[in-house]
Amino acid sequence: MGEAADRPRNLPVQERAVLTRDRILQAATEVIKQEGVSSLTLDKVAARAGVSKGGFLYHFGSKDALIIGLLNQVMGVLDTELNVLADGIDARQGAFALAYLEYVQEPTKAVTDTAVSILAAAAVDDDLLDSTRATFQRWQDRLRHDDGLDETEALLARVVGDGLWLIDLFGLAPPTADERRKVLDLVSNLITDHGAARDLVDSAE
Amino acid sequence: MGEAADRPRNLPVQERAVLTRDRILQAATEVIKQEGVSSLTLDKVAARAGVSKGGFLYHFGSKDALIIGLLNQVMGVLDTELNVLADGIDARQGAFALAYLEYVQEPTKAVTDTAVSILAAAAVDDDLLDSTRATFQRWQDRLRHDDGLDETEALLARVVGDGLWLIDLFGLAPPTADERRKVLDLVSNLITDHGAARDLVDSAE
DNA sequence: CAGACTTTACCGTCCGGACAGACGGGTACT
DNA sequence: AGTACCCGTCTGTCCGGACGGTAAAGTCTG
Repeated sequence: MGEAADRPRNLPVQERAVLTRDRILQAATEVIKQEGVSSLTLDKVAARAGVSKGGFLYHFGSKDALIIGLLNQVMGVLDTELNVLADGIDARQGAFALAYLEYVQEPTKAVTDTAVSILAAAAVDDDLLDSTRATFQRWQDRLRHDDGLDETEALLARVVGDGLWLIDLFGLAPPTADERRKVLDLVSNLITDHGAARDLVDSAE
Repeated sequence: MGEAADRPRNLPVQERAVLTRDRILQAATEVIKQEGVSSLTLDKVAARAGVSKGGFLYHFGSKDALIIGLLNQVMGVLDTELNVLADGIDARQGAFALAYLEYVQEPTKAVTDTAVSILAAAAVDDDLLDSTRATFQRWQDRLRHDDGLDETEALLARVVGDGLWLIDLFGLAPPTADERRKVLDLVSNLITDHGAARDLVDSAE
């Protein structure tokens, strides 16, 4: 249901509306961060956003719509940050892969905090992750085809990046900053120094 | 609440009890697998396990206790399978790391399916992941200290393994079997061929 | 009988969503 | 200009029912 509740609305006239919508989004983020996903209720979010429950439901037709909105917001931020980073990297090849790795080194606070909402989404209903999956797919494609990298190397970068990110998210014995940096450097060098990776791969067959 | 509801109980006498407990665990697994985490309710699990709700609550004092039980079960299986694999690997060093990578290549169906319950746990309450975190910490320590590997290489193996695993869990644009094998081989070779990794690391400083 | 195990019956709460308007700026018509 | 009307936005209230958990009364076994 409610798949149309996402576009920024067609009205540049009234900007009250979009503001309220953002307030709700932020309120939801705060609730999740402070009280956990389990206490993410319509009432609580509405109250915190300074809006009535009805007002809330005007902007997000359902709780699922809210979660999708949350997810899209986070992924949007992540996507642009990644792109900015990639543009700033001066490399003939693998710029996006390097950006991926670099980002993981010090991810934006805002994103890592909010990203827990992914859990919420996944827990409620698997379908909610659809647009998130699409984003990852786009990254994956870009890494694989447009980054001038060997496919295996590209995938390695992604797996390492995602692995680190997800380990952090769940707090699954995350490595120290130093360890993390070393691993990231190792992979970066592997990617940059194309010959080394080739050798390794070749020696496998 | 209910933190004592986990130990296998002190009674080797009656085995009906432990059977029921296992039936409940399995019922819960099936419910999650078939209907998603959001419909994991006491009633449903109890019904499926062929037990009344009261009976259920005798074995698991609360829903949280059930989730923790689920988590412990999965992690237990995973832990032993990993150990078996590591024992079967003939390598002077890095046996556990290689086992880690090998396991990810073709994880046991039972585990990957059930492991989604991790999401449930995390979504409901962050604390429930505590024992899971402890397990990962043990693996991490073993990788770092007892596996005869360079620390960075060890961490790389873990990150890649976990990354792949978590990507699968969430279905975040998972790589094909072929791609996955290539990446895993790449990392395995990196670990086995100590010199190559060393060079890469050294060239970074 | 004792104690592990299981049932039946019940409760209070919480929560997502529906609904029936109110407010108020913009627009059209006179 | 003034009036009437529309519609986007938002309010407050209400409800149905699902859900987690309790309590007390059995039942079976040793």
